[in-house]
Amino acid sequence: MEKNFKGSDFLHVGNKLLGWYKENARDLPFRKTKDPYKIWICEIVFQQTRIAQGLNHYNNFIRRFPDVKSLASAEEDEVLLHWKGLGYYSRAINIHKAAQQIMTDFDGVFPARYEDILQLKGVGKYTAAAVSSICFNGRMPAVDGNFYRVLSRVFADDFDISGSKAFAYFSQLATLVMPENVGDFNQAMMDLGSEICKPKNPLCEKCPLKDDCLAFAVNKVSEFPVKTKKVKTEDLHLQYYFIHYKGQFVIQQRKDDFIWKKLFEFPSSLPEDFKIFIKTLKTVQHKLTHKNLTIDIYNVEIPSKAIWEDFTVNNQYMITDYRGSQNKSFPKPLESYIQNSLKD
DNA sequence: AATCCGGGGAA
DNA sequence: TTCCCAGGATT
Repeated sequence: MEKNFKGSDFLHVGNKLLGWYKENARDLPFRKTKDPYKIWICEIVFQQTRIAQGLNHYNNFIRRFPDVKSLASAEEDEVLLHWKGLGYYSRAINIHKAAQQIMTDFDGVFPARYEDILQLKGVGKYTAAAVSSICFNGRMPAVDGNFYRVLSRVFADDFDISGSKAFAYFSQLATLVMPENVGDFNQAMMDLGSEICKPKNPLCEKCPLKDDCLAFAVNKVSEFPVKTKKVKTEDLHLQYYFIHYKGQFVIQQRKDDFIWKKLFEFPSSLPEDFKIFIKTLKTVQHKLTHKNLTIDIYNVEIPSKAIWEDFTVNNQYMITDYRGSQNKSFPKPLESYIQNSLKD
C-alpha cells in the first residue's frame, strides 16, 4: 500500500528515539571515537554481521592496522588473515584496496564528502551515509535492515523489503523522522533494531516509539517487515588432496570469484601417478548460507624426500607447514582439518 | 532487477 | 530447520 505522508510531521518520532538513545546506547569500542577510519572499518566489519560475532575481529583489526597508512601498506594476505572466519571475504579485499585509494586519490586523508566516500571500494550508500553522518555531520540516513524493520513497523508499511526499490523507499520514509543529529539518529536506529525492535519477539513494551508505532497499535508488529524473497540453497561437492611430507604440505590460493575469495586451500587435483600414495579419505559437511558443501579430503602421504621435492618443484606448488599455515587464512573446514592432522 | 557472497546465533 | 545480521558487487 502506497502511503503519502508528505505534509505530515513525524519529527517527534526521531527526537524520541534520540532521547532513548542518549540513555540506552550500547557501550561499543567504536562509539568512543569519530575517527572516520575506525568508523569505516567497523561499518564494513559489521555488514551482515552481528556485533557479538565481529567484535574481536574489529578490535584485532584496529590493533594491527590503526590507520589508513598501515592498512594501505600491508600485504593483502595479512589483511585476509585478520578477516579469517568472518565471511564475505571480498570485504577484506575491498577494504585493503580502499585504503590504497585513500592514499592515492585523497592524499592519505579520509574523504569527508558523501560522494567521495562512496567512491571507495566496498563502500555503498549505507556505509557512505553512516561514515558521513557519524564523522562529518552528513545528513543521509544510513538505511539498513534495522531501518527496514523499524520503519515498516512504525508506519505499518507493507512495502516489500526484498526488492531493489526498498532502499529508496525507506530512505524517503527515514527522512520524515530524521532529526538534526543524523549521526546519533542512525546509530540509535541500529540500537533500537538490535535491542528492542528485534526481528522476533520484539520488546514493544520497552520501546520508546510504542505510542507512535502503527503496527503496535493494531497488534500486527509480527507482520512487518514484509519480505517475499525466499532463501535457496544448493549442494556443492568439493575435493581436496592434503599432500604432505614430514609436516610440510601443499597449498594454493583461491581466485577472487566464487566462494572463499583469495583464501588458501589444498590442491583439488592429483597426478594419476601419485594416487597410490593416498592413505585415507575424510568427508566433511559444511554449511554456507547459500550452499551445502560436501568436502572430500584425501590424505596423500609422500613416501620419500626425493619424490616430495620432485613433485613440489615440477608442479611449482606453494608449500607451508603447520606453523606457517597459522599465518594464512583457510576456510574453516580446512582449518579444522589441519588442526586435526596436527594431533596425529 | 536478480543473484551471489559466510558464518554464527536465536527461536 | 529457518531466518537474520551496521550490505555491496556483479551481471
